[in-house]
Amino acid sequence: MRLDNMLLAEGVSGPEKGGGSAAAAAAAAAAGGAGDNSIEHSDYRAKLTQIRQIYHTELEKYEQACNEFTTHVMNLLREQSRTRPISPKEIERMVGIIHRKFSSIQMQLKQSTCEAVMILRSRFLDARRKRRNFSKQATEILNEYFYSHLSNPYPSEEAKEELAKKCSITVSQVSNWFGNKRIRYKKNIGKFQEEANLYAAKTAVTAAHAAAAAVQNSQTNSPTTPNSGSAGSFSLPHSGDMGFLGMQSLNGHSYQGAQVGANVQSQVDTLRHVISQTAGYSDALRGNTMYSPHGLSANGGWQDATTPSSVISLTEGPGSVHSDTSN
DNA sequence: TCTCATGATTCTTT
DNA sequence: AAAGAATCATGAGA
Repeated sequence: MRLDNMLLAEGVSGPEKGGGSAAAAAAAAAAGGAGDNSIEHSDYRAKLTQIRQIYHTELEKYEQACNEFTTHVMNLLREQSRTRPISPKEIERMVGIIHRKFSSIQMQLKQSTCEAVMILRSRFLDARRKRRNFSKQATEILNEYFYSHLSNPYPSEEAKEELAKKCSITVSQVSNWFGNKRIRYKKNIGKFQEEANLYAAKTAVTAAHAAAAAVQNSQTNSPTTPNSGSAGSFSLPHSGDMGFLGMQSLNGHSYQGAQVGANVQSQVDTLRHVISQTAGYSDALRGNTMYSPHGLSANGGWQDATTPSSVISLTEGPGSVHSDTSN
């Protein structure tokens, strides 16, 4: 049932010719979001049509074979009925068995077709192929958040949603961005130092304004200059427990082959062949979990000792211990 | 066209 | 399941 729905949605199992390709086009457009480059899509459509044709041909063959076999068995039974009594129930049972057998084969055909479509999609509609840099404004907003939460740069689900809205991107893009940012920042703090200072200063000014507006009265105690230089508040996984530095056994990535029950004779092979010809991702046929945009969320520990030494904390003191900036 | 930046995906670790 | 790490693929500037 699920397979049926999917094939229908992909325009594979829809009505023949004409309507079918329209459905395929719709599927392509839907999958690609804003279909801007029609070249790739037309290519995609062509391949999809190819798959679709094979699917229909094979399906027809199966149906025909099923009918032929049924009549054959019926004839046999009829012949036997001359020598022994055969109840209509028995005939019915036989027909049922045959149909079940054939439908299970059809099932496998459908499954293989689904796999083929998935691979095709992953090949042609891979988002990486259409990567666009975020707008400057969006990057600004994200950076602002990141550097003002440097001690714990793990936005909550709500925060992500808000950021996503502000930046006109999706929540998972926000998650990706933070994932990338954290790792890249950690890897090379020096490189980001300047950026960190910039944004820290920015947020400091904002915070100062906000504070000034809120407090109003107390003008007496001048809050020690928010960020004197080093903005990076969190410490690297330095020395101590070697962190990510060591331990990296070089294991050739071994794709464990989880054969996806697709040994349905040559029909399936034909489909595979089409894919291997068109996409060249034959490997992907083996692992069938594909394209699951896992959204990241929640917070873990940015560093084990999450000393909440807020980035621009107004408290002076030994908060910024190691500011070993090279300048 | 070379190189670096960057968004996305995949695999590994926790 | 989420975060980290590695990697891929493209964008963009030199």
